[in-house]
Amino acid sequence: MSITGLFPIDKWDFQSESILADLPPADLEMLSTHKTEQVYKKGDIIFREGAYAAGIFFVVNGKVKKYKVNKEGKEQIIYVANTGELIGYHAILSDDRYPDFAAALEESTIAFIPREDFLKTLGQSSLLNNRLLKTLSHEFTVLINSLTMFAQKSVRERLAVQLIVLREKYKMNAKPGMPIEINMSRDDLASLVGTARENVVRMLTEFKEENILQTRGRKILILDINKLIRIADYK
Amino acid sequence: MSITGLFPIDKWDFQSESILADLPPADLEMLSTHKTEQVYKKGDIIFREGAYAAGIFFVVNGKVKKYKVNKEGKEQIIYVANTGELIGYHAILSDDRYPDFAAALEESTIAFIPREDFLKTLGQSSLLNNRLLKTLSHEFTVLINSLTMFAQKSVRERLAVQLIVLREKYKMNAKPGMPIEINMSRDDLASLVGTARENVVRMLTEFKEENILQTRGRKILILDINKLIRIADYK
DNA sequence: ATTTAAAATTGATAAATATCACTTTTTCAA
DNA sequence: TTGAAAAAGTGATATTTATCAATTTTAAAT
Repeated sequence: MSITGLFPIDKWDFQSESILADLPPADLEMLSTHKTEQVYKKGDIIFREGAYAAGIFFVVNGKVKKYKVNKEGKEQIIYVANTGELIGYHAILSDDRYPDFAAALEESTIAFIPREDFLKTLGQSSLLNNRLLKTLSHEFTVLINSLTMFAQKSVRERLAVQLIVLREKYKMNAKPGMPIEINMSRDDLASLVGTARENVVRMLTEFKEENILQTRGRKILILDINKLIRIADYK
Repeated sequence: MSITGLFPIDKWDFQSESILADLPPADLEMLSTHKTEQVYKKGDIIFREGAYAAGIFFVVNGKVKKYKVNKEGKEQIIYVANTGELIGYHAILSDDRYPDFAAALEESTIAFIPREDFLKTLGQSSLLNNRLLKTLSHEFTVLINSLTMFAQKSVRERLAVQLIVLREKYKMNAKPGMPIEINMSRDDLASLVGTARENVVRMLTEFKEENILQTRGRKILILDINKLIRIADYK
C-alpha cells in the first residue's frame, strides 16, 4: 500500500477511538455524578450548532448523525457516531458552542454529562487528558482524508467509500450470522456523500446492475465488498 | 448572522490558535533543549506523509503548505501554515506518522523540536496540555467547515473563500501601508480550491472583469474584499 | 539584455453533476 | 387493511467542471 495513496482502507473503517473505555472507576464515577439518560426518537435533535454547550453526550445505544446546515437548509453530514461513542466534547474544549448539529438516525439512548463534571474529571485525570489528545489528533487525520475525498473523488467513488464505512457501523445492528443491512434514507446517504438524492439513487442502481449490492425496501445489503473497495480506491 | 449559516466570516480568517505563545519560560526552555533551525527553500519538503514523526516543527518565518497526494500524484492542499504556527504535532499525539506532507511555499525558517522534548514538556505542563486540547478542538471546527465547503460550494465560491483567507495570511508579508499581495502559483491555488488550474485562471479573469481584484505577474491584489465576501457567503 | 524553460492563459469540447417535473413505491398511522 | 403522506425512483435537460491542445507570458539564469 503506497504511503502517498489516498485512503488506505484502514482509514475508512474509522471508529472514533474509545475515550472512556477502561478509564479508572474513580474517573468514571466522577463523570457519572450527574449523568442522565434519555431516549431520542429517529430524527430528534440532540444539540444544535451554535447552542451553548451544556455538556457532552455518550451514545449508549443507537446511531447519531453530526451535520451542518447551510443557508438554503441543505444538510451536510460530517460523521455518523455509533454506539459507544462520545460526542459534543469539542465544544467544551474550545468555545462552548457546538460546532454542528447532532440528531438521532434511529431510536437511540443517549447519556448526558454536564460540562462541569466533564471538566472536573479532565482536570484530575491525566489519562482522560491523553485519551482526548489522541482522539482529537486521530479525528484530524480522518477529517483531512474526508476533505481530500470531497475535493478529489467522484460521486461514485465517494458513495463506495461511505457504503464501506456504513457497513462497518451497521455490523453492530446485525444479529450474528445474519446479513449486514445498511438502513439509511436516500436523503441522508446523499448528504453524507455530498450530492443530490437522485444521483445516489442512480449510482445505487448501477451498483445493483454490477451485482455489488441489493436493496430491500430502503435497506442496502452489500454483496461484493471487494468490488466496492476497488471502486473507492481507484479512479 | 445566522447560527446555521455556513461559515460566518470569522471562521474563514482562521489562524491556528497560538500554542506556544506566552508559555512559561521553563516550558519553552525544555522544548528548546535540542531545538535546531533550518532554512527551507521554496518547494522544499519538510516532512512526508507516513514518515516516522521524529518531532514537531515551528514556522519561525515563512509559509508552509500541508497537503495530501493522491495515486495520480495530484496534490490537495489542506492548510497553509504561517509564521508563528506549529506543525507536525498531530503525528506525535496519535500514531507517530505524519498524516500529510509539508513543504515550504516560500523561503522559510523552520525550527525542529524532537518528539522526546515535546512529550517531556507536555508531561510537565498542564498549560501546554490545555492549549493543545483547545487548538485541536478548534482545528476540528475549522476542518468541518472546510469539508462542508468542499461538499456544497461551487468552485467560484471556494475560490472566493480561499482568497479571503490567503489575503489575511499575506498581510504579514506586506510592508505597513503597502498593498497586500497574494503570491501563489496557480497550481497551488487550484490545489487549495480543489479544482484544475484552468478553472482557477478563468475565475480569476472573471473576478478581474468584476473589478474584484487585479494581478501583477502571478501576484494577486484584492481590490474589493466585500464583493468577495458576498460571493463566498451566498449561493 | 537575452535566452529558455516553466508557468499561465485561452478556446474548444467532453464528462460529470445538478435540477426539474413527474411517477411509483414504501411506510405508517388510522 | 387500507389510504394518505413521505420517500424513492426515473427521464429529460441544464449547468458546472474537467480535459485536451494549443499559444502566450513570466521568471530565472546566463
